[in-house]
Amino acid sequence: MKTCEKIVHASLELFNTKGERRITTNHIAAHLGISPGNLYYHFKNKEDIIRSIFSLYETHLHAGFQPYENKAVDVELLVGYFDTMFDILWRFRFMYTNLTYILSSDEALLQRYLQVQQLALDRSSNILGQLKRDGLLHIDDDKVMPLADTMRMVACFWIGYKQTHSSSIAITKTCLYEGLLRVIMIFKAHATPTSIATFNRLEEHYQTLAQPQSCQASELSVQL
Amino acid sequence: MKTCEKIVHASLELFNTKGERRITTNHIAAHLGISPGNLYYHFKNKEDIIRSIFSLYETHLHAGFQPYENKAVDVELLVGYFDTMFDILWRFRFMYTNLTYILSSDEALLQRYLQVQQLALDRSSNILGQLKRDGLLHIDDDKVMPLADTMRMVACFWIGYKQTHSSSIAITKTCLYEGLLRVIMIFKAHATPTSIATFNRLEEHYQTLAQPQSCQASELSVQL
Amino acid sequence: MKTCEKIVHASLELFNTKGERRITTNHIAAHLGISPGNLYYHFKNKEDIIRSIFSLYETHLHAGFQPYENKAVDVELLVGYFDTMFDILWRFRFMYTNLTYILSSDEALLQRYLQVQQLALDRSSNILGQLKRDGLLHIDDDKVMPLADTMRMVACFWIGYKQTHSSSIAITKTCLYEGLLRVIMIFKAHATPTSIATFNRLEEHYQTLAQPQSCQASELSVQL
Amino acid sequence: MKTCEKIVHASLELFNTKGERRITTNHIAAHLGISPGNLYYHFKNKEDIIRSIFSLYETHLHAGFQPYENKAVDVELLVGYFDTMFDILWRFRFMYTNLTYILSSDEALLQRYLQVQQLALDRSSNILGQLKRDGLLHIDDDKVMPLADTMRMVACFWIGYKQTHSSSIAITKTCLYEGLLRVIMIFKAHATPTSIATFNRLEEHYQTLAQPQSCQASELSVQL
DNA sequence: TATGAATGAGGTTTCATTCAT
DNA sequence: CATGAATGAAACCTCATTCAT
Repeated sequence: MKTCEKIVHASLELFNTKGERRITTNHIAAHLGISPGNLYYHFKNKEDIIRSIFSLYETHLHAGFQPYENKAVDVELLVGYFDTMFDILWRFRFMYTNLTYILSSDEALLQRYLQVQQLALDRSSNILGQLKRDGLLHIDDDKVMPLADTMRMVACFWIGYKQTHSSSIAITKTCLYEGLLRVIMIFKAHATPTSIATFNRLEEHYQTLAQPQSCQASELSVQL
Repeated sequence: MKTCEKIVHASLELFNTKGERRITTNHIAAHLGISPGNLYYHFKNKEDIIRSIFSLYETHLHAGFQPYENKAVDVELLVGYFDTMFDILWRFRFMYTNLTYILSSDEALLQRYLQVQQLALDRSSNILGQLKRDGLLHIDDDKVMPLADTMRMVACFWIGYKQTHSSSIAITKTCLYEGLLRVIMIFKAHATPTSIATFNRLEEHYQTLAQPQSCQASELSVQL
Repeated sequence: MKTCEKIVHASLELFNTKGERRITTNHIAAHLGISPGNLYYHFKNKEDIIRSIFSLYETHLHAGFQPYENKAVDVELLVGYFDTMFDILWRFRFMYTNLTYILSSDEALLQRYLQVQQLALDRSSNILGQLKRDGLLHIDDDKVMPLADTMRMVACFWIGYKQTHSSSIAITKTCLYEGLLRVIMIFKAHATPTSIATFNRLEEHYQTLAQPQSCQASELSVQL
Repeated sequence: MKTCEKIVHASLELFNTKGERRITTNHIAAHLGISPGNLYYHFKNKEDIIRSIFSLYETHLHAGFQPYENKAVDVELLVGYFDTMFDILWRFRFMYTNLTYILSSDEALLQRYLQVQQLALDRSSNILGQLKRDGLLHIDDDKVMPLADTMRMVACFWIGYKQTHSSSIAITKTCLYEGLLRVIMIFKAHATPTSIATFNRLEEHYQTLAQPQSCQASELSVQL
């Protein structure tokens, strides 16, 4: 791996485990066994490293959330959607730990964040819209986007929220699954008699995963 | 006003408008035209100032959320509840801008936060429970607390969320009302045929306030 | 007691138990429940307080070491001499903990110290001289004063020396008695066959007192 | 010379001439014409610098006090012993100026000091023991170690003692030789008729060196 | 590419002392 | 006599960043 990539990955790793605030550029260099000068040869500054991590984040988002327009929206698609969400939340959890903090110090990054989030919002709005059209979601037309947005908001801030509940820094996968269950709960409140069973299955699926012991199961394919 | 109080209020003001991170003890002292030594005469350190602000916060919370046990839960009570919430979110918006960040550096503060939030959660759970018993809320028994918790979470993190949407640091009252509307939306999804009209009135009330021009109306008494 | 005296005594107490370095003028004021301003009304500065303590020290020295010229030098006189020494070392132990440090920051104090020490040296030299003339001390004439000086030096620096042996701040009376025994040991090396028994009795006397349990016995009158 | 070493040597120099208390990290940096940040790049803090100086001290001690077990204890050995003592007292005189003060703020340093002093005490006790067995020292068995300890104590605190005698901070080599003479005096009080001549020669040797004009002679080899 | 010493601005904090009341 | 808030110099330390090699 190139030094450049090594820096990005080591930074992500350190940020995720120790928190972005506590990690200085010197820490990163020391962790990799390279000199601070070398780090600054590859990156203009710390912000620049975070931007590179953000590029990685964008790549994951785009790869994970392919357009669904042509597919039918069924449980498997939703599970796929939530699994991708989980994966990204987990991989970049340091960002979600303190989104406001990280974005507030870099205007350019904020713009990129807004763009990528708009995309995600559009896609999830589309899915909700389709569910509504299929009679699977009971909701006013003008509330589709707000619902999608609320679900996104809960997903994005769940990690930060959980961190206001204990002094330990560690974020567990279990804690992330609890967040997904909350998103599903908001979602399910709009279920129709036709779709309630589907929502229940979705919920049960993540309830199983939210058990501490099933952390390792998160990569397994899902059989509903 | 005593210097001690001046420091607390100036700090709150500066934190709210410039962000807690950017304000150092030197800034606060300079802003008040006092020496850094004087500031440290009144407060052990910056943390100590924040703790004093937090005491103010606790006072407001306790004053605002009196027990509701003996009263009937009607729209006015809910409006009162949401108005208090709004007031506190507004007054201490710097905290809500970056709850995770602020609490993560002071274990004692975190404990106080947890305690006060537990109280708030208990009270709102009680209200939701009563609404359910009165046939005004359609929800499983074991979902009452999660719903209350979700509503609280959205309320608490809405400011941070909004800050990931624009580069300006300023938080407007309008933006806060949008947050309340989202909380109400989550709430309303569990309305029964009996209560839907009530929820709608509640929603409309805050929709009016959420218009930018009605910012100044936030202090007016509410006539439903 | 006048505030002025209260300050002197509280300072001495605090210096002895906590160490002069760790005690600020504000500590002293707080300990007495008076304001720092009041303290500075009575004393120009911290140095001034120390000088007042030093006056107390001088008083004790003069009271304790009356001229011995007309008396015979016997064991009781020596015991009286060492007891006074012990008493003063104990009362003003904070000074002896760090003599160099305290005197190096106040030239005037140093001069007073030199004067009072010269007096003490003269008196003890006289005693040693008399012992020599009485055939109780085997020593060259030109070594009388150096011997007296060495004994004084060991007595004065014993406390500081003991403090380089453990991290605890507390100085015990036992530890002081050990110091006296060392002084006696240097002394006794010059005993003559005539006087050796006397020296042994002197030594035994303080060996008894150096037992930890006999701390309280230090005030008892001595029966040889 | 590396910056790291420069800092250690400049600090030792400044401490010796101006006193450790008066020298801050900023002073050291300014003296070397480097930035405070650079100093902190090489050393964690002032304590860390002192610890490095202490390592130098340990090196000197170990190099200077080789085990004497196989050699006969004669005047030359004793002179070598005292010369090494002199050299170390001189090089690290800032430490001896205020041993108590310096050791009291760093527990780890105190431990290292105790260890190295124990070693020194053991070696000098051995020498005294051998002298006694050879009939050159008149002393009780149980007083051998106390004597060695007293000699060490006088040597270690002599500098501090001398500083309570004059306001100038400067310590001269002459003053150190006076200290050695005092140590020898304590030592010599236990001479036997066999050894008295040897002790006298030892004393005369250092009496010559203690003449102010012979300061420069300290490096000359000694011919008895 | 890479090193690692060096920078320097800026933050936190302490404390002897002053001063208006 | 007494208060206690206020001062300000100076200490300590951090860290993103630069620069000569």
